[in-house]
Amino acid sequence: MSDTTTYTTTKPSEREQDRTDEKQTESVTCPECSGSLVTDEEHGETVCSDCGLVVETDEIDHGPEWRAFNASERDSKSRVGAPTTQMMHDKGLSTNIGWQNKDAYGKSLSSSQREKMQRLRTWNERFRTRDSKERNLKQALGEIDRMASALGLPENVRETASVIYRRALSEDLLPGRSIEGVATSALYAAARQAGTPRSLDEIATVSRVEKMELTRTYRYVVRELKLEVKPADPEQYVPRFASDLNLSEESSRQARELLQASRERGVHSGKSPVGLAAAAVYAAALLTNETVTQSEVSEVANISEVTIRNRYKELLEAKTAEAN
DNA sequence: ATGGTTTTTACTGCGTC
DNA sequence: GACGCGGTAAAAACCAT
Repeated sequence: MSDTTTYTTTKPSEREQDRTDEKQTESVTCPECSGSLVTDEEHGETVCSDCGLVVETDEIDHGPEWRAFNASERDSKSRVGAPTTQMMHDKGLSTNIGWQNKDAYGKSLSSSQREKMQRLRTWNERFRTRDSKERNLKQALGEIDRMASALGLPENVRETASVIYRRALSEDLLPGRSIEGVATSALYAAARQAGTPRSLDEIATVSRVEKMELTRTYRYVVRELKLEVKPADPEQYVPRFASDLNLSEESSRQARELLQASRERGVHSGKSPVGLAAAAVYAAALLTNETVTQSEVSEVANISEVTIRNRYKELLEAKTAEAN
């Protein structure tokens, strides 16, 4: 990033040198018809443009010699700027104003000139960063949109996610984390706040970010923005699981009842909401005599069968305890 | 880093179709 | 014999400190 500042434009004298070289070869005339000769550099031939006579083959390439063997050669032979890169929003082609108060010939600037340059630097920096943040935001919002629709999340969740992302951006949380990661975290938080939670696993499958990085940046974002994200309510997973398993409305109602009953008894605390929801759905299916296997539930909920077993026992206990 | 808790993995036994 | 279910032990993951 910082090395782009050291590149300067080509010195005028060199450019002229190159051009005069070309002209010299063109001005030679053909020995046969005295038409003008043209060098075909690709094939290394010199050809008459009128009669087609090949005057010279296997010519030495008089093109620029790029190799440099010492510092002064390096200086005189470097002609262009930095290679472009996709990693910067402007491919590294934006204007940079050197920090040295020297002109193109290395002479020091007068104090008034120096002041002028300082002002230019300031403003250039302002525009450049503003611009990059804008692009950053654009990309992130596109990403949020993509993931949200992949997960079937409603409009208001995307809105919230965007707001969270903008806040993260304005609080300078981005440096050091990926745009993707922060965008995904914003979406995850937004989904939970909106009461339509998606599990970390679900989010991770549509995101380009690994789950580990995601949890890290999510924690970070929540902490820095002091977002209030309550633990997800298991009940909110129920309808989705139930419909994925083609269960009746009745059993999904049952499942919610089980969860409410067990919440009173403090079964919820410390347990994964997804696991509880999955177990409740399974238990409810048993109670309404609908056939669902544990492995099916574990499939749609992405939770192990063991966890389902443990939870649903507890849920049923809580239910019977309430009856008494 | 550590310890406590929860979840997962892997394996086993039981009953049923 | 395959399948669904239940249990257990050990490993792994998670979380607060």
